[in-house]
Amino acid sequence: MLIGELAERAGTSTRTLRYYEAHGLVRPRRSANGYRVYDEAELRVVREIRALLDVGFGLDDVRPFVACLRAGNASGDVCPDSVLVLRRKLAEVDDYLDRLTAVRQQLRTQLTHAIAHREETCPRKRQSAP
Amino acid sequence: MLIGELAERAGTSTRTLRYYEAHGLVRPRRSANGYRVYDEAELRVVREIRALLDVGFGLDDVRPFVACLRAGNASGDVCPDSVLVLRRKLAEVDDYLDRLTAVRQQLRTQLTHAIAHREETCPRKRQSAP
DNA sequence: CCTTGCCTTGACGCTGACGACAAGGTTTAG
DNA sequence: CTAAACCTTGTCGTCAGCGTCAAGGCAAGG
Repeated sequence: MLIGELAERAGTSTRTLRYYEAHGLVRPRRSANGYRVYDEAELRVVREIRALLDVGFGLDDVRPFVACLRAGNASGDVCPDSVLVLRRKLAEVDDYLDRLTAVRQQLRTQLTHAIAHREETCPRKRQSAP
Repeated sequence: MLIGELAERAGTSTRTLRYYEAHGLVRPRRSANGYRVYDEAELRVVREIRALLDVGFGLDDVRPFVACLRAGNASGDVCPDSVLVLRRKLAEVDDYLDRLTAVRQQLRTQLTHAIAHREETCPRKRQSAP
């Protein structure tokens, strides 16, 4: 399988696959003419990467999952390193949820205040800006 | 008040103030020697900007609040344009909260699964990477 | 005069995950 | 012979909000 086919099957771009390779996440063989050649297993790897990135992981966070898959496991999350990352990410998400919730509360308060003390003086729309 | 003093009083840097000015958020006068001169009101403006950025607003979102303050209002959020932004931001935050909550749920599920099917095969630590 | 400490503009760096080109090699089909 | 459709490496651009020099002007004190 060449890079174009893998890209299409994984629902991504060739640029992306080369980027992953540059960061050590994917390791294709090379054919005689220098083309990248991937085997079927890489498709699952790339899909794992994409799924994790979509969830908000960084490339570094993804590495243990790829290694786990490549070690022959059915899914990438059953290895100790992956579990560590999962725990850490869960904690990060929890933190972020807390902060976002606080922000939401502040926004609601501010909205209430703003509507109560509505428009004392209003700025006029400017027509152009140099 | 010169830029250094304002920066210190607002708890930020001169670079930041020049950046805000470049984006039309702050408008100092100039003294004879070309130095930026700010009056007391700008301190409140800068603090408003900082507060909103901290909450996750972008510079563009902040503009209406600055205009509102500059129009003579006690707080920057009482003008119609500010209220529009507040509503939009609140909606954005709600959206984000939903997605983050979904992600959190997925992480928990994945963790549970991972711990159940623990370590069938484990990748060995690599010692170096070229 | 010289140093210190302000100030000025200008321009590059950073983070992350790529998109978008450029300039060229390879293979296949017509 | 040539066009089409792959592939290669390399480099710059993107978004945001600044940090961090660089090179120099201005004001005041010893």
